Amino acid sequence: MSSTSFTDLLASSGVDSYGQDEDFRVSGYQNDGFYPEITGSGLPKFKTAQPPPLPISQASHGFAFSELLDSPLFLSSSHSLVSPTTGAFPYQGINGTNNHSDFPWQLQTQPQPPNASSALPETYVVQDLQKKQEDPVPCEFAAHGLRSDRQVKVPSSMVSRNSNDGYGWRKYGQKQVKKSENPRSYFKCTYPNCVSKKIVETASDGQITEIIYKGGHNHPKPEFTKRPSTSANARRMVDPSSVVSETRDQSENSSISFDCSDLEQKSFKSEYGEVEEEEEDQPEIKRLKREGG
DNA sequence: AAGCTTTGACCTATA
DNA sequence: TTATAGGTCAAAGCT
Repeated sequence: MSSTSFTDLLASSGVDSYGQDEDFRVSGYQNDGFYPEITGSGLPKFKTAQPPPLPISQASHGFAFSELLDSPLFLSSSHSLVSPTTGAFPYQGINGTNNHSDFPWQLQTQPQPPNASSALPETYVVQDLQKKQEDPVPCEFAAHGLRSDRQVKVPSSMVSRNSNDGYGWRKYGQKQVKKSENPRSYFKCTYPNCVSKKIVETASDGQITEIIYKGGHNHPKPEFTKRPSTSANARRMVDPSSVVSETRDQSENSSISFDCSDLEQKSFKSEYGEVEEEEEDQPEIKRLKREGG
């Protein structure tokens, strides 16, 4: 394993950019191993679970966290060339094969009818192997760049509100489905003429248990997501409080996991271009950043 | 006032 | 044909 960055690996897959109808599913982090607790503040507090053996973790020395965060797997990219919502998830391996065994998720391309055209939705299922892991993971392992829990477990407020994947999402429905005990929330991309949708399944405690992306965006990721028009919306769209709270929670649990939150903050800031004013309200972030860097 | 979430009803696909 | 489940619509209320 070289020191190839995760993003490089992803980008090397050579998949197309936006414009393809695809379904992309991120599932996992349910009852087993990794399941967030609700803190006293009502915000999720993440437990860690032992990730599967990850050869890619060897690359942690040359691993760029920012690149990792920019990877689509983090769902929080602002610069990534690929994104689950662009339908460009690099499920192919470096050699063009499905080497997703190297990744902390199992990717399954749901069978399509032989006559299915490229315009038909294709569903990618990404399952977090942590579901199969029950032993806790040392935080330092996670801090080595493959915090798959972090990757998929974007703060629920970010995911369910605006997804923090660079696109604007509007919730248009919620349904309690039989095959899952958790309700599903249905989101549409707010970009004009974009038919991209995503389904977010949340547990009763508000934790996201599954994200399904349906359809690709027919537009590039906006340089700046539509800025909230009201302060109330600003709080909802950006909602740094949840991030910060989570940061605090993690910093309480582990000084290493804090790094992840810090990067998440950075990524989050770049996502929205600027959140200084929010940061003003969260001196904790600055303090932690100074300590961390 | 605009845009969002909520939520029950409705539509559609499937067995 | 009917029942069921999943997905979407749209009115109402909220921020």
